[in-house]
Amino acid sequence: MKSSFARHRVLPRSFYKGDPREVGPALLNKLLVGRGRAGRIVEVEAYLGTEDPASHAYHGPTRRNATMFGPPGRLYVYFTYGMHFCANAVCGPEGISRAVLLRALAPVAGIELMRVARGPAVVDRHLSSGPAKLCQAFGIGRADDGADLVTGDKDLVIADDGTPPPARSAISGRVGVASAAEVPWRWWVEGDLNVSRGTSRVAVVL
DNA sequence: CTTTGGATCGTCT
DNA sequence: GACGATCCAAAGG
Repeated sequence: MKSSFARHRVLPRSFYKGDPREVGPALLNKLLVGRGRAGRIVEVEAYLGTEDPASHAYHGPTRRNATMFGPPGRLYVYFTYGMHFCANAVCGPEGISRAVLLRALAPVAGIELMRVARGPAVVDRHLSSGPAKLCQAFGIGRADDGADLVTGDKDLVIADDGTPPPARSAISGRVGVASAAEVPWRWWVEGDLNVSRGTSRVAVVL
């Protein structure tokens, strides 16, 4: 297991320092690796913190969103709808609370572990085809808020295996947000079967 | 203190 | 396509 990821390069902190509208699409086709599992990032959304009505950080720092105001390259994990966790890669600069929501992964390794975490009735293409599903598949929860994706202190990193982002990413408005839903800050790998709902509608292709 | 509604998912129709 | 589950952070009084 470990040897098969030997040539993977963990993304450096500098990767996360920019605007999430650039970091987000750049994360497509990168790998979330850890806990004996790996998944290719195939869908993301950008959130612009205090400047974004749809962001949890829009009204300023709170206990819940504190991680987003911290340094880039960490994982902001939040609890929602009474039962789900979702995970974001925090972007820079520090204090502006910008982040990229990880919305879907294509399972690459550790699929048996994901099946155990997600349940026996779940087909492979839905093991991590949503922001809460991928957290469940990786066992990501409350304790992982603030995990460092560069040092891997919680056994979670994002790595590059040499696969570039798609030349043509599909784009749409963000899913499930009540405000600023029209801004086109959602990107996914066109045609990937693990992408979450809503790919048939909007979808501009660059 | 109380109220409100959520960056979702699975099930049912 | 619609809806219920189920908790809690944040806003308002």
